[in-house]
Amino acid sequence: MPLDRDGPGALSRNERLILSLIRKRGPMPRAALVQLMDLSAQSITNLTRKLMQAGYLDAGAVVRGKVGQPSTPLALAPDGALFLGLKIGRRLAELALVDFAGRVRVHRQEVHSHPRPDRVMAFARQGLETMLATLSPAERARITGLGIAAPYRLWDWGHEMSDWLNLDLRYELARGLPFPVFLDNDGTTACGAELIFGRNDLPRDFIHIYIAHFAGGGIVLDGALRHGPTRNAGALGSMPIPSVGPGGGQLLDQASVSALEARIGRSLPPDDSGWDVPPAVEADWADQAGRALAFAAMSAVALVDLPLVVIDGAVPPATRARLAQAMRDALQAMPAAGIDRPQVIEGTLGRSARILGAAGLPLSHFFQPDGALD
Amino acid sequence: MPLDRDGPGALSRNERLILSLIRKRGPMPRAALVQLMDLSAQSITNLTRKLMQAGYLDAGAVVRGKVGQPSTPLALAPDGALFLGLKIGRRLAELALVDFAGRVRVHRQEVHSHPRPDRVMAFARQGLETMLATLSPAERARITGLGIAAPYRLWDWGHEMSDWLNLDLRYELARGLPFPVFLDNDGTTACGAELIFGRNDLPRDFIHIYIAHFAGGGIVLDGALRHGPTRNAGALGSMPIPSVGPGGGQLLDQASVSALEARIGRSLPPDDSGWDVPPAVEADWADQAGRALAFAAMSAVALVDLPLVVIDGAVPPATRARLAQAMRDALQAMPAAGIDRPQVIEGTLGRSARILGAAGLPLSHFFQPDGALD
DNA sequence: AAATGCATTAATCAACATGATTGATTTATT
DNA sequence: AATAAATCAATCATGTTGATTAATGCATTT
Repeated sequence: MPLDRDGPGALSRNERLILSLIRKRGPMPRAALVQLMDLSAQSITNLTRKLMQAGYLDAGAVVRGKVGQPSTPLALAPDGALFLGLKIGRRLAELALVDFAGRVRVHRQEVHSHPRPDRVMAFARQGLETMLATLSPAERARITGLGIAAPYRLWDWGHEMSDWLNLDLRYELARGLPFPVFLDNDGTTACGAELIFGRNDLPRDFIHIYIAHFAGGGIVLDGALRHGPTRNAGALGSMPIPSVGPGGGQLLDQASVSALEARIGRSLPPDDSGWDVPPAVEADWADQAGRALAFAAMSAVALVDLPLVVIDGAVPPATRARLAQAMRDALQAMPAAGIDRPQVIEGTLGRSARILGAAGLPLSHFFQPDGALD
Repeated sequence: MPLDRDGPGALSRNERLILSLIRKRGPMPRAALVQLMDLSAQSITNLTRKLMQAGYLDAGAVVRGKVGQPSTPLALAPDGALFLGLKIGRRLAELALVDFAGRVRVHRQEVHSHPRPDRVMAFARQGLETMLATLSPAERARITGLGIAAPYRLWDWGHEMSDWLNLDLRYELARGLPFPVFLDNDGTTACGAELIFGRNDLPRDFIHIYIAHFAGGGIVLDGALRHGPTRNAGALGSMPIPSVGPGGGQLLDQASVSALEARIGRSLPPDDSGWDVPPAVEADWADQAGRALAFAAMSAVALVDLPLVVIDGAVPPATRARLAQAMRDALQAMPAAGIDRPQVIEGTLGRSARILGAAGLPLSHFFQPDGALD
């Protein structure tokens, strides 16, 4: 198993590209890979042989019925690698074990009024211990890393979060763990999850907006998730917005669940079941949020030229649909001289996007091609 | 000479990287290249030998005086390749021949009240013919391409520009020319010029704002100039801006020479000599423009995470400095929760940025590494 | 209806090309 | 003698090409 992207056992760029193509488009025969990648059939033979021997690919049943030699589709081996994800949210801490095919094998969570370092660390440590104990030694050896999804600067949320300031979360959790630990903004992980596990018809360039307690996002350029020099790319919540009506001058003041909670005067539960917002209030909020989101989206289009906005969030599907529609309506009112208005679609992962994306961090590090031509 | 980036005679990625490093940081010995690139000394020996034989590099005088074997710095061979640039502006058409070291060998220009296809085409064709006639056959063979810098959708400027709608500028000029022709937004070429020929201390990520009759820009991410799927990245002039005071809701309505001309009620000449704007008017304009630019810059920082804004334009240096300072002041007033305010510096190329960038298009295509690790 | 030939497609074998590597060696200097 | 620059010789990694094998559907012949 790969210990570093360079070390022994590490996969080459083209090997990672093969895996990502099969992950995105499903099982396919070697001949399809020859078409999609710019490689000879011989190279595909060599690369897939190595990937099968390493346990990352399985040969499926041969497909007959067409002219020519029957083809043998290659699929991801679900046990090829295992990934751990930890998500720290405003109300919920989550821990998950995800397999190579993207399925969640184990999931546990804990509700809190607000996240505290000692409680979250204890939840993570105990959860990890329990999960690892249920795995066979062979499975444990297949774990390639732990990814953490957390908002930037937790200590900026308020004085009750100040304990986070002096905690190096990544370092503390990495101590004693036999695999690497990754940390990223939760909005960026949600975007990465859509890129790795989500719908397979996404273009090479898009922004992903994630509406949770706060508003975050991610951006994909030339097929690759952008992190930026300070790993703060996709900080859509911090985008400046003309402030009309209640709320301040940044996106998260207008387009977030916390803005909605401010309108109804109480907090909403961390799942869809207790989402009881008066329709009129939700509609007003969606209108305001949609205008703010449309403004941010047009800025993004002008700046980096992209055709699509994906919107998702920790909200019920109906609310997400309402936000998307409000955004489409608001886009029509935006000035667009010199640029094209983007298409708006909904994400597919909803509340699971961030935890899936957390587990996707080690996956991405070891198994995704960087600047993808897919 | 390379006819295509793949064809015979084309340079490999590492060969292009060597040339770009020497272009950016000046002549250096092979040992310095070993340090900067992630290659062995042997590989550098092989690659530089090939580049010297191909006429792209010259060995300088050996440097003695230090411990160890003296080093021989390698410099760009000025005659290694020649590039043509054509810039079409609101008041000025320009044509230039630029050598491999970035020096302008020949330059000619023509003023017009507004650009007309037949006049510009005639200027370009006659100019090219004259220039080519003065070159020796060996020099002509070294021309690798023609780059055109023009605003997007010229026909959107007004009804007198409608003739441009049905003209495929690139195709028309390419007919009969024995080298490829490239076309890009003039704001993007100005950014590319700064990247290729400009100051050598630029970071891997920045936006470049270019204030001319209209406002344009370019964006560099991970060391590479971004074009985007519709080649419209860096369309900063189209960014939405909260409209305060006179002007509309996009950046170019507030931060452009045309906005300044609207204030003084007449048009300004295409050179610094006749720039006679009343100081109070210019200060007001710079304040408004600075606020609009600061807004756009903070959007960019939140979206893609970058530390620097370069501002340049077809304006006198003093005016450019005033704009930069107005922008710095306005940035302090922007909300910045969750992100860092970018640094603002002035560009180095001024009015020559766009024509240099035009000639830089073929240079970039054949001689720059794509996703640069520099 | 069964047998045959053949185009078609998938996949591999064997030899080779390219671009890099490593370890030993040469050169010129303080 | 130590140091730094540069090269030589052998080798490795990754991909290529051209020939070859394999398994099938389809059209034609028997």
